[in-house]
This record gives sequence, C-alpha cells and structure tokens, in this order.
Amino acid sequence: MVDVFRLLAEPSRRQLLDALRNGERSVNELVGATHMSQPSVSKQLRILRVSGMVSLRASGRQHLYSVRGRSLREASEWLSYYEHFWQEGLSRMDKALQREPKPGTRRKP
Amino acid sequence: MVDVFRLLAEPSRRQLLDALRNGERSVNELVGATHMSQPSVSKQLRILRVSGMVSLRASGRQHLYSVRGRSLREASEWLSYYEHFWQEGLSRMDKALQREPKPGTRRKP
DNA sequence: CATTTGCATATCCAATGGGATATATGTCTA
DNA sequence: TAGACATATATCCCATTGGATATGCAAATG
Repeated sequence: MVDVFRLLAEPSRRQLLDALRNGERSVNELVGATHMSQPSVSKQLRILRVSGMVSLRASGRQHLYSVRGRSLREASEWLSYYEHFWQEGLSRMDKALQREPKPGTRRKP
Repeated sequence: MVDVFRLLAEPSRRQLLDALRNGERSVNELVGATHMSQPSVSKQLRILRVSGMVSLRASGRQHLYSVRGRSLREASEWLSYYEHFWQEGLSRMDKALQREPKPGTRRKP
C-alpha cells in the first residue's frame, strides 16, 4: 500500500487535506488556508496527487484539487484493527456513552 | 494532539504495533517479529512510549509492552472526517454541491 | 561473588525531505 | 500581442531521524 501514514505525517499536508474537506479548492485558496508559499503548496499537492490522495481538475488557469478517498480509507482500515484497544477496557458507563458499536466489533463469545 | 501520524509514518513502528495487536510482548519477541536490532527496537519503543502509544510493564528483567488506544483513536477520529469521501452513494451532484463559496475569494483587488 | 541475560542509552552517520527563492509554463484579458 | 495572473518546476540548504555499533545497568543464575 502507498505509505498513507507517511503522507499524513506532514502537518502541512494535513492542512491541505483539511482545507479540501468541504470540496475542491484552487491552489491560491490553499495558499491562503495554509501559511506556506505557493511553490511549497504546489510541491506538497504534487506529492499528494502522485500518491493518489488528491485529484486535479483544470479550470482555466486554475487547478482545482479535491480529496480522493481511497488512500485515506486504507489508513482508516489499518486503524480499525486497533479499535478494540479503545473500545474495550472502558467502564460500563464509558461504553454506554460510546457510539453504537459496529457489527463486527463484539467480543468473542 | 500528539503527532500520531508522524509516529505511524515509520514502517518499523507500525511493525511493532502490529506485533502488539494480540497483546503484550517482550522486547526480544518484538526483535524477532521485526528485522531490526535490539537497540533499534528499544529506540522506537521509547518513542512510542513517550508519545503514549504503548505502555510498559516490567516482569523480572523482561519489559512487556502493550498498545494504548488513546493516540490511535485520535488518528481514527481525524480520518473519520473524511469518511464521506469513500462512502458510496455520493453522486457527482452531491460532490459538486459540497463546494461552498468562500467569502474572501474575490477575483480582482 | 562472577557470569549471563534482557533491555536501555550514547553516539555517529548518511539519507531524507520540507521550505524558500528563482524561474518556467500556460492561460486569460485589455 | 503584451502583460497580468495561476500554477508548476528547479535548485539549494539544512534540520531531522532511523539504524547500527558500542556500552551501561539491572535482574537472574550458579
């Protein structure tokens, strides 16, 4: 798998993804959303794009980027193997306050 | 938040966490599970421990490590904000409607 | 005791990679 | 077409860091 966690390790890249959470954004908008120079933003966007984490659509001279879910899903799936480390071991009260458990998350009979 | 993704970015650390998924393990067991030297394993374990991602229990001269869910949960929660990018049932129209115009996006000064 | 075992720490080294500046490429507009 | 605008690429710099080797230290072993 493409090393998703390495991509997410960089705060600047997470900032970019955060700025893309509500839909596609142009490079200039992303420069405004972060505190980076435009070339740095383009550099990180390129890394995200080559890794398949964002996609690009040209509109005039603007390049509109948007999030692609696939890579992020892989990360989420990897983490799901550890869910029981924060689902179990909680008190009954804590468990009650948790969100509804996923179907496959029951303890073994 | 402790930079969870930076911790997970290192494959060797993910290997260690993988080896801890079924319960606590001694350092020697972890050395066997990875292909690293013992000092390297200890080094990465220390990083994970200081960050609160694993905990340590001494048993004789053995040090038994185990996963602590809290940090991993934070990562999972961060990713949950992107779930809709890989949830099915999101039509192209829905995606187009996600783009909300930002107030400060003007064309000319 | 001395020795072995299990693990931690110290230190060095080379590679990685993020950010900035300068510049190139492409597109719109007057 | 000139020039402004939007973005990409090139290049340099240097702080970070993973891994190895050598060593320190505590607990078991006899």
